[in-house]
Amino acid sequence: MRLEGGATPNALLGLLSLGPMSGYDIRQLISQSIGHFWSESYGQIYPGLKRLAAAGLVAKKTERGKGSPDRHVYSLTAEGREQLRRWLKLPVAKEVPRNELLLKLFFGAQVSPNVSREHVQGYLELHQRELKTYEAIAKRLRKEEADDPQLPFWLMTLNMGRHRSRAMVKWCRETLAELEELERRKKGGT
Amino acid sequence: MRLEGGATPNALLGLLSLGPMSGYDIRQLISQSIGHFWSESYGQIYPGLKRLAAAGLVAKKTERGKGSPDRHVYSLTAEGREQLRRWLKLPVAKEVPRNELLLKLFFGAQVSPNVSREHVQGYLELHQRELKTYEAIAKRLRKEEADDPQLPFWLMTLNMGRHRSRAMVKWCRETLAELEELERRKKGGT
DNA sequence: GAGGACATGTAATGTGTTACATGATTAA
DNA sequence: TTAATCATGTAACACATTACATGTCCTC
Repeated sequence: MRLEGGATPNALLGLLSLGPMSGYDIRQLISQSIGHFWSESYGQIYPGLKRLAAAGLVAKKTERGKGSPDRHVYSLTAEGREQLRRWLKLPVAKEVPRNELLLKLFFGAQVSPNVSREHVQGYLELHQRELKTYEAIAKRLRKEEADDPQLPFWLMTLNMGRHRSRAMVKWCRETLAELEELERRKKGGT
Repeated sequence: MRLEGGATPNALLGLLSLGPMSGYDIRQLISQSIGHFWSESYGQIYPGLKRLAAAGLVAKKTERGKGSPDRHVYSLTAEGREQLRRWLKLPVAKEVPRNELLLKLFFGAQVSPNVSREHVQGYLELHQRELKTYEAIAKRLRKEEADDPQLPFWLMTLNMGRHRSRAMVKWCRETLAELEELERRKKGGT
């Protein structure tokens, strides 16, 4: 794991910049914050924190639990915050495109059009659900985190999700219509 | 490499369904066809073809080159085509969200707003370029592949790119305006 | 007493890129 | 003669998920 340039360790530093946390906390927080555009598994989080601690970028404190297992709480050190800032300034790495729906759709002529139709239908429903989630999160954030100077940035990321999902819903509807037309032509023979 | 469910080997089968090809050809073809939503490196392609051949899903034929190295041309077998169809019918695997731009933007309060501004500006230009590429490809396809029964599916994938990039351009412009406003407030002190 | 949340972590496995090695041909 | 394109392939490494192991507390 490259500590300087890799997104994963720096994502951990970023989350710890919001406050001290355990590996378990981080996993929970991800699903409530950056979950719609980023994810990490325990297999990345626990060894990642260990390495960050060894490099002096985070500090570890053990809270003895009575009965329940010990909590290992990590917090950002000054060097850790510096490293996070350095990484934030680096150009964004270009993303490797990987969209399995489009891959299947591209080869859609190999199977019945209603196979593709079902895939697109599933994608439509996914993005309709996401739109609702975004609205709910935005509403909650504007109430509960109204004073946080980070709020504008959080809303920007949500706003991208909204734009993207709206576009996807529109595309799905267009594409469903086209697929139904293809099906009709195939059956009708016209 | 799971041959049945993995997207990578099935992407290879899909490309070979367009006609017999070598590993090198596949790499070239990807950049001209599914490149905007899928990619494979040689390190995946060559060993992948080997495994598909061992499983009887593709057939290998060696063309002796005079001077230049031998070409290993692979073609889809009947079982290969069957496997491809089976995979196409399987539900689309949910994608792991990973957007480094949003990750950096989420933690944007840690650095000057113009750091985020530059990232978003780069993203804007990227999608503007992609929009032009999509238009060019769509135009070419409608001319050169007018008779191909696969054309409607190819245009659908391009159309998604168009919808997505248009949405991204719109979001980038909104976000740039907000970031400039944040910068002004910071400097002006209001 | 069954199941879920809390809590940490490792090992096995899967997935993917990059750098390297080789060497001929062709165009600037 | 320098670089690019054609062409194949491997090895090393980087990155990531999943299943497993462990054990308590609390609720139904």
